Amino acid sequence: MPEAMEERSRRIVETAIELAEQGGFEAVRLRDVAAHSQVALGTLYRRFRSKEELLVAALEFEVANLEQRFSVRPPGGESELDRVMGFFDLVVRGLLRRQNLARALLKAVSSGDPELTQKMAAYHFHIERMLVMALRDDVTRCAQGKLMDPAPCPRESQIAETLNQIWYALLMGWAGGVHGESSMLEKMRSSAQLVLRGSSPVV
Amino acid sequence: MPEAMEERSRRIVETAIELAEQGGFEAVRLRDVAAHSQVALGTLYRRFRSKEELLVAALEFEVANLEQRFSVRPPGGESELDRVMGFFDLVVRGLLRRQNLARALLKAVSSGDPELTQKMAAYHFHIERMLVMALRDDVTRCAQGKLMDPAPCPRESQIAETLNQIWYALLMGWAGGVHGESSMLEKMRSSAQLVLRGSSPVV
DNA sequence: ATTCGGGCTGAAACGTGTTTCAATTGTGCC
DNA sequence: GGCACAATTGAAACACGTTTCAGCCCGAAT
Repeated sequence: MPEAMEERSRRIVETAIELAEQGGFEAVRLRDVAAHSQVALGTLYRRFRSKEELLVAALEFEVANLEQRFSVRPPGGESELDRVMGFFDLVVRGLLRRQNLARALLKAVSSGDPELTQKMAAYHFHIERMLVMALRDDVTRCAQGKLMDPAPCPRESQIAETLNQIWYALLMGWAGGVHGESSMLEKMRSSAQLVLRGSSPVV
Repeated sequence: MPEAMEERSRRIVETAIELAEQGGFEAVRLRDVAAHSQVALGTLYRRFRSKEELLVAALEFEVANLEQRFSVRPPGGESELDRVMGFFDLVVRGLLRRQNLARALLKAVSSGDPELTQKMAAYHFHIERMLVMALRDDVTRCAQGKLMDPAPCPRESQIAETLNQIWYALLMGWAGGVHGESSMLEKMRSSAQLVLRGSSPVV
């Protein structure tokens, strides 16, 4: 996260992202990261407790980017399903642009490290916030002003959480090569349809 | 899977399971596994290409166990939701008995190794098969005889796939300490409710 | 200006997954 | 028995995440 991040740490994270873009998770060799960032290995470890933590910091950076793009041009659409899928389309476009990076970040996320629990929770929170916004239509969005305070109702929370769970599983499948991006989006659409039909539709 | 597995490989997998039960993923040191199984390290690597592959073999073993328990006493219940949750209760009981092992296997699964794609697909297939069976009530089950050929209809497939996705994400959250087992089951119930309401209910 | 303390550096060392290889063993075939 | 061939062994080596540590630098307090 650039805003509150010290120069040295930012350089480290940026280097990690660079290397991950080029060669994925394994290409992020911490010796290389340190050398590229002009810091000693010990310094890197003073800031980031592990390779995973470093890459999760990179993930936070990228999620902030996504939120930026999302808020600038939120996906439109007639139905909840359309808008939600618009969001996932947006994400997938980002993934495809930098597949190596995406897979590297996913691998870091799924390391199961209990130290990263908080950051994972924060990540899910951000995704769910965007999903709640996608659920609401433009009218609602404007009615609440530019800076919309989500204050999601229980139904919105529940749906966003469920969609996020499904999305996470599909991402993992994609990262492991179980399915390609188009199949991933199709599956997401089917599941979202199911979930949205299960909620009392607003329309 | 014991049936078609050679003696030496079985010993290796069993040792891996033992060590994982005691100390989790990191405790499965391949040198130790080899020593305990009375084979050379090279032999272990001839049979299993990586630590992850070894642990995924262990997972197959455990899933076979689960399927056994499932088919002996399939979870009953009035509604689809009850039966599906009965299945997840069954799984969670198994997880809690051996948490270290469970987390180790989940970590192996989520390594994102493309070499393991097939085995992952097979794993999901098994879980979905059990979910389809849980969706059907006892009457349907008996009507089709003991050895029930799932031949799931599209609705069943879709629901099972979606539930499996949600379950997978929740498992990962549990493994990382995002939520405990009771909260995991609660979340699973809420999501399952949503999904099942979205499908044309049979009742 | 001196001292203190914390962070930084450079380099070495450790642990473990993974690879390699020459020597040995076992097994089916003549 | 003797041979060919593949699997196994034991041990060493490699790669990389992680730790450690002694010495250095620099800003703050005295």
